Amino acid sequence: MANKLGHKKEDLKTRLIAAATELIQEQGLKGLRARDIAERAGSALGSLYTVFEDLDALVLTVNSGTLKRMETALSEAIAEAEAIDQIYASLSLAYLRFAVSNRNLWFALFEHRMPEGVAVPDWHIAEHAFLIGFIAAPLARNMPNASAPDIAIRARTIFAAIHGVISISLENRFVGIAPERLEQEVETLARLLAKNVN
Amino acid sequence: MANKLGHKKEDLKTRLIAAATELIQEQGLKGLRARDIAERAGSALGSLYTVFEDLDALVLTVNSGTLKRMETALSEAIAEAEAIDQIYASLSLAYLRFAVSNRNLWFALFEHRMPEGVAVPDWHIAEHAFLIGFIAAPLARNMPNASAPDIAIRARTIFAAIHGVISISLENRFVGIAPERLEQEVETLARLLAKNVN
DNA sequence: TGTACATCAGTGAACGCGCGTTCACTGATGTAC
DNA sequence: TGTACATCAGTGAACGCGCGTTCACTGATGTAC
Repeated sequence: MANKLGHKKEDLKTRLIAAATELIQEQGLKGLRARDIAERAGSALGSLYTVFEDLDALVLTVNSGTLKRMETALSEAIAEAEAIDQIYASLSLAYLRFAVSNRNLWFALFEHRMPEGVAVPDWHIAEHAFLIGFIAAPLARNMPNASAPDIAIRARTIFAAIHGVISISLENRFVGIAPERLEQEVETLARLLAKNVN
Repeated sequence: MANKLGHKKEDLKTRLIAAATELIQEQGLKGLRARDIAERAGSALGSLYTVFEDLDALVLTVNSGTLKRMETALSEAIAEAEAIDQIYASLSLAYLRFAVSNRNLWFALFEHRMPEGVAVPDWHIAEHAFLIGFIAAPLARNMPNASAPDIAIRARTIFAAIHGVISISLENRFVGIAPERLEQEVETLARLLAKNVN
């Protein structure tokens, strides 16, 4: 019996990634343990280290998957060419909804730190670029005279503002507000940010 | 020799708080160790536990101090009664400057989590209220017909947007931008948020 | 002023536990003949 | 088809380390006489 827990004979790596993804979403990144991942994947503890360099490498892989799913969700939200305020409203709401329904995986994107002195690999940093890209594209259309760095900076500010509103709510650090009200605040802010383009 | 390292005979508690504050600011909350705090305070490891329940209690005390200093910095920034856009610009820049020059202490305010299942004490949650209060006060003046909860929610959104822009920069998660440019972005956003009051 | 004893703030070596990582081993699968 | 051997993915008990917390002890200070 190779598959001791009766799992399908999916490749070990796939099973480990799936197990880690589920555990992060269920319990948060902070409580993630190599033992639990191996158990859920139906493999021995040591097998994790035959596939990944270490636990951090597995977490980076999970985060890559989350970013890919987020990119899909956002790109679907703005399928048609629209006015910038509508694009920002749609993007922001899609981002909010993705964050709400993938709460702990979304947190893991921002919580995870490499160990002291180890840099996040470039390929993983590059995976975040689409977030700024989605915002910069309509900006560039509306501000044809702005330089590329100026557009990138402004897009970054817009992303950070929306992200800030969403994360302060999902963190429950301050008093919570109703989900519909949060959507309303986010959409209002998105439209305000779009309006200021000039 | 009670004071084995020649430190002044300040009260043990004061020395422990000062040591923890310095260590957090120098090395970040994540690397904070009870041993290092005791060593810097010139006391034995065990003495920490004669003054504080546990390490988390000491961290909460440090965070209280940081919040008090932040409150002072912000209230000084808006000493005179001014128009709301000027108030928001001044508040935001003061917040940014405080965050920059107290980087790791400021991060600790948001990074620190109590252990699984232990709630942050109410007295400490209440200490954050001034942040929203500073923003809500001019809002209430400009929106006399808005309900108190509506004002609180809007103030929270405004705080979160500014906070988001600042924290994304100080985290270095995305490509960094020049300090003056960051000030400019923050001020522009603050004025935009003030303009939308109606 | 001096002696004996009590108190208790402060001490620090040792405990206990969690958990990432290792590595000598195993047993399933493949290869040679 | 059958036997002997080689390979190596996967195993899991054990290692190692970090570090918060404890607790039996100590020595400085206070009190009584």
